Amino acid sequence: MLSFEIHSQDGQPIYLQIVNSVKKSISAGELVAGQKLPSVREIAREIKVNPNTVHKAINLLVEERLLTTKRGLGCFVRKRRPSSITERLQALEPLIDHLIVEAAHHGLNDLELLKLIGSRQKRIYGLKR
Amino acid sequence: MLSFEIHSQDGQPIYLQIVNSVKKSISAGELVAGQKLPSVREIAREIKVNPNTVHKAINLLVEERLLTTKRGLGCFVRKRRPSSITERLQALEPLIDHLIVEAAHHGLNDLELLKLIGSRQKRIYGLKR
Amino acid sequence: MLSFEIHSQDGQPIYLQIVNSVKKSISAGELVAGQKLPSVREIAREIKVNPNTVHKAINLLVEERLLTTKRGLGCFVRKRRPSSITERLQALEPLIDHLIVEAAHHGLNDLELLKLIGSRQKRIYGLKR
Amino acid sequence: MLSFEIHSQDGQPIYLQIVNSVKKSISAGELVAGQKLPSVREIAREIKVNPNTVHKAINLLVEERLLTTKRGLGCFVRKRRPSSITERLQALEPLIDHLIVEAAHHGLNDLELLKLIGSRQKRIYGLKR
DNA sequence: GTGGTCTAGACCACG
DNA sequence: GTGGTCTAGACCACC
Repeated sequence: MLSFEIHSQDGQPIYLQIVNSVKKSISAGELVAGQKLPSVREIAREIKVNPNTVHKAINLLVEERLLTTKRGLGCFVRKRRPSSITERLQALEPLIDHLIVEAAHHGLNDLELLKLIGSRQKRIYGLKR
Repeated sequence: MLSFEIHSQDGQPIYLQIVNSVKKSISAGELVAGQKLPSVREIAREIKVNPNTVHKAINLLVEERLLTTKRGLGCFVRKRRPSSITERLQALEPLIDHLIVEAAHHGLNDLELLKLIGSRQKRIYGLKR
Repeated sequence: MLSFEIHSQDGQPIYLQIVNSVKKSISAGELVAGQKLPSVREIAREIKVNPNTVHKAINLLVEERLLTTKRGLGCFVRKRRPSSITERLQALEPLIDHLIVEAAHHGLNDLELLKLIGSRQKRIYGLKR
Repeated sequence: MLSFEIHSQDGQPIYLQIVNSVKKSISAGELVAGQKLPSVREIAREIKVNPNTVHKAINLLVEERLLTTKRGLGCFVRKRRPSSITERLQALEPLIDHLIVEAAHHGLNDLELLKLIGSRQKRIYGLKR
């Protein structure tokens, strides 16, 4: 079952929270290739936001080639296109660097940060991996 | 010497890039307690942005108690106030979670992510630690 | 033999793809006046779309007077009614203008575009003309 | 001077007409790299559509890397990234094929189509080329 | 001032 | 029923 955690008071815009929520579900295996998502209106009703906001999120995911939409039918999860190593690094490095700086800035040393990340990994993916 | 890397086409607002740049310099030891920053106008000229933007960034850093301003003298780096564990976690968890999801989404498993972070830590702080 | 190439992920709606596919077959001489088309259900099965979609396409072709339907017998290709010069221009100019803009936008000059079109003409109609 | 020709009763959605209009202006040299576009609100006022509609068009152009937006400053034309030959063909062939079929279907032979295109090219770009 | 996000609600196109 | 387009209008973030 698909579930979205949306916090309307989060700084991060709602449509991005939806995007990340879907990404999370896909990488956690809750959504698999070919599977149909709930309709835009359904999602909007469930998380109590405007359908346009959901639509915007889905549009982004379509552009990122994670979903396809078929008019009159709905939205579907695409097969993952494996990303190249270069792409991965380009996408992740800014996040990592920012995190490292923030961590240092809060007084964590390198090892403590790694431990903290490890514990979050377990929390997110549980025993599945 | 202090240097700012500003990418006006980065999604991240310029004033936040300045904030992070200063934080990075502080945690890397390029800026130490008591040291004077260049003036707002100087910085603005150097990185070619509106002085208001620089001002906003510095204001934020003052509010975060990383800098103090002394009228007529300039802006100075404060001594670090160690943050509580709770504060650290609150600040870092969203970043970590987002990173984990993005990494999984690019096909990295947990260990690969940790390795990547480790290598960035070395790159940023070099042999200093 | 008649064949449809349908790409469900094409931006262009399926029913229009069917319409164009039939037009192409007619102007290429694969379908000639008086010839019977496969039934709606057959076509739908072959290209794996909803029969309603096929029906809509055929309706359009009937309205354009390219096909006629005979109750209980099926759908047949009509004799061509030559279109007036005005009609031709009205139909083609938007397509041409769009193509010219797109070509310029991809760095082709006028002559290169004409050459490219020439080569596609040969490719589509081969030596038949 | 920049001018948009928008026909609200055109089948083609307004936001795409705006997109094409901007592309046309760029490839015609009316808009050059670095130049600032009128603000979203200005354009909306001029062509009498909702600012959101203009915004959507500009968003698309940003994604296509033809424009960049700088918050608080406006939208600017980017330097053209020359497209590869493969990309050009991929982008143009569907348009060309469709045009050829439509032309044949209206009774134009290959040469007549080429002549018609030639005359439109002159009309669009005038004596500039 | 600029662009970006979000809402509410209408209407259309598609399958 | 589905998703797509467009409007009107509010509010926010940025420079």
